[in-house]
Amino acid sequence: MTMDKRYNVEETEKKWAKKWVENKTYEFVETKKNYVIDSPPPYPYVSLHAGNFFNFAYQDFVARYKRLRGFSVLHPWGWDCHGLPAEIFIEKKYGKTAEKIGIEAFKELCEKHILENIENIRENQAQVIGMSVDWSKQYATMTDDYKTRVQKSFLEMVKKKYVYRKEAPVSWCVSCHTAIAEAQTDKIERETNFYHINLPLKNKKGSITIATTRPELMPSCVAVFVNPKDERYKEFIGEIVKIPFFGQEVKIIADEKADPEFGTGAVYHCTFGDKTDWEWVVKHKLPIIKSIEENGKLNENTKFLKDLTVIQARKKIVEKLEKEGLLFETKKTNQTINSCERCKTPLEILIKKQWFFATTKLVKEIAEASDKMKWHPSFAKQRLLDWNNNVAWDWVISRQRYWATPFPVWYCEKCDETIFANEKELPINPSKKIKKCKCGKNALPETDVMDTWMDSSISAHHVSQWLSKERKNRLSDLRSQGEEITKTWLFYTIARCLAYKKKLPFTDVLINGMVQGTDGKKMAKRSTNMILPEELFKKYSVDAYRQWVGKSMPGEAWPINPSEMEYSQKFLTKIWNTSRFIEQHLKNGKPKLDNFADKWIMNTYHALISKVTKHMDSFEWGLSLESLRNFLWHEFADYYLEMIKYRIYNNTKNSDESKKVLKTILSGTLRMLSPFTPFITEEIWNNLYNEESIHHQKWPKTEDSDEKILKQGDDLKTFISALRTWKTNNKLGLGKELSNVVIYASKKNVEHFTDDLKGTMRIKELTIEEKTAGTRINEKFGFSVHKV
RNA sequence: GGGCUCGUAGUCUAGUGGUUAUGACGCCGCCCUUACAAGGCGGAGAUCGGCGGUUCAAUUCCGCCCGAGCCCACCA
Repeated sequence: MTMDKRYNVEETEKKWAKKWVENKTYEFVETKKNYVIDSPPPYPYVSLHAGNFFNFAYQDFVARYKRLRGFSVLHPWGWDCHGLPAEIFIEKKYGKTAEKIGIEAFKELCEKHILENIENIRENQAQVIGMSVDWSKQYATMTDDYKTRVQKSFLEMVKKKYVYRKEAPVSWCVSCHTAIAEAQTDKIERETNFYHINLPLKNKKGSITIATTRPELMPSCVAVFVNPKDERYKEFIGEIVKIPFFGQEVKIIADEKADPEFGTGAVYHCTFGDKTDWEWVVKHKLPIIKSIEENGKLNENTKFLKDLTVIQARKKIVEKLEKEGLLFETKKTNQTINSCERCKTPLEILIKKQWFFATTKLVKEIAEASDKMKWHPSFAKQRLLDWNNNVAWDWVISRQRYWATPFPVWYCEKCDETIFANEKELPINPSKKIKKCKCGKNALPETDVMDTWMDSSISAHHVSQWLSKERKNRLSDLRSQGEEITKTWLFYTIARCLAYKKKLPFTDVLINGMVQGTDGKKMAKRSTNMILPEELFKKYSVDAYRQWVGKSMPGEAWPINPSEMEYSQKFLTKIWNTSRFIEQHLKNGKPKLDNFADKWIMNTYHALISKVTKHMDSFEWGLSLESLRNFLWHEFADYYLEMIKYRIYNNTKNSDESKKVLKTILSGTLRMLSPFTPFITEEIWNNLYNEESIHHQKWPKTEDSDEKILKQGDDLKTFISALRTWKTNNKLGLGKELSNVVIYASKKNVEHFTDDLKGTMRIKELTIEEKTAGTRINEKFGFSVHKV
């Protein structure tokens, strides 16, 4: 087959994306040398975003590289189906909620939508970018086998006491009606009123002025705190305050955490304003007075505020305080509050019975595990450790929602006994099965469901099922993910696998940075810097997009760069044309290296293999791709091809050897490029070598390169460059013949390449003189053109 | 406020304790040389963020400062 004059990008990329799937090119066949990738299962209810594609390219670089290095690569694909974001999406799209149409009907709707969308995303997005995935190893977290695995691990961890249920403060979204994990909270900054309120002392005259943004929590006040070093309040410590309207008598307590600089320096402590409040409850053994209910309204403890929302209650109590003359001052202040990541409603802290995963118990183990892993880049580890060391509360794993994996649990309506499902019953929806307690009474199903991260944090365990035997110390080899989910997916996975299996989930962690817009800011859906990857595939090509990703380094923020993609696109043309040239001069066999140019380029090529191999092994994409491109374009094409044309066109001495060199180097370079640009390399391979897929070939072997020859090659290039400059300055075409040229150099430095220089620069007669004269090039060399 | 990363021609970027600091885009000039004008060749363009320190020698190592990005904490 003769290669077309132009590379038809669109057609070729479409063709191979389809063929690879049809031919099962990336099928996993287990051998002794397996490489397992724990890849991030994307959300299948919406289209993939720029961050997904960036990460996909990262995984795929590794998968393809390891395959060439002789590993059987298990590169599966998962879909992370459950969760609140999915519910919100479905509610909006179909205008139906679980409350309106019933939980089961709503779940069916979710499942139907997701099934349809999975097909769509796989064909139109995932396969388009050429993921080298074994599509028979596809999993979805909503299927029975996955849910079984999640429930089984839950039961196991209950046994091992890593999972427990207790009353504890949780961040609660009154709008989504669910507890929210720390990781799923958002900060919003807003201006609010800072109320300075006088609280009268019980046993003394006078009052203490506290500052609060939450006056409506006054019915829940159980203490007042001041800093022990605060001179203003020294005499108040130990005094009793009588709370207006509600009548509690609370103590004034000294605690370091009360900041003298903030507000009035005196804080009234309520159930619950913030995290410090919980610490104080525990430390000072304070009572709890609930005042806010799940729906966000105040309860009977709040007397005249009952049934009001937080906002309404605040207004009412402020009015009352003003009337009674207890409101000392109202100031504006800027405040950052925790809000629900999805609906932005400010979160309340409530006391609830929830299921918890004991992440705080695992802090040490997680740190030790992270020491056993190789981190790319190394600073990514610090991010995880920072988070690990700062986790204050255990992970709340229950959600008061619907579309998620159910807890396989019932509670006795009488004796409060917890009843767990048998392993054989899994997966189970407790609402669909009646259980009896051993006391004979009925048991009620748990209606809470699991946090979605409970599903995805055992992905490493799930993918390990495709190995005939689970490995001893680790479940998979590589985790490739974005830095933004360090504190969730990465942290939870390590914690879960340690708690459940006492195994490392993986040994290598590859972190990709954030995709930025052309403005250097994080690319966000709602921001104007948003560019869809699909637009880039269309405007440039997938291979160009993948090169843009390939130019990045692990952990680095990476801005969309159109000029980089244009360059990448041109590089594809360069590969294509270089290959077309070689196609005309194909010659098989191992070259015999008599000619200097041949020796030089082969040595350069060997140095390249070593360099690229080293970089690929440490996932340094940018350096690998850079070296490959520079070699192919600026050494191989710009110099070597020009150096040998005179021989292969005239069929002179050694021309066949050069042709063998051409084929050898192109073949190896294509293979090394194939992880980055799988489409064009496959197409050329198919045209030129007509063998099996390039993606089933072997990575080129590293061989020693001779430093001396590389240096001599530089000298030859120096002469070529100098003569090119001379021709340009004298307005001569580069093809113009020069009849007589003298070069000044010591003979031993140049004699090995004079034939190459003559041929490349079309010099008829070339003489060497030891004495430096004529146009000086550098310390060693000079030249003069005597006759054109 | 804390942590991490980064700062190299107009723009993006490689790299290094020691010759003339890499490559690309853009700009200028020459050339349709039988792979390629989506190209080739050549040229101009950088006090390597600033200030100190270590050193015979710093763009490179250290400290401080300034600027950018991301993450965390910003509370009553």
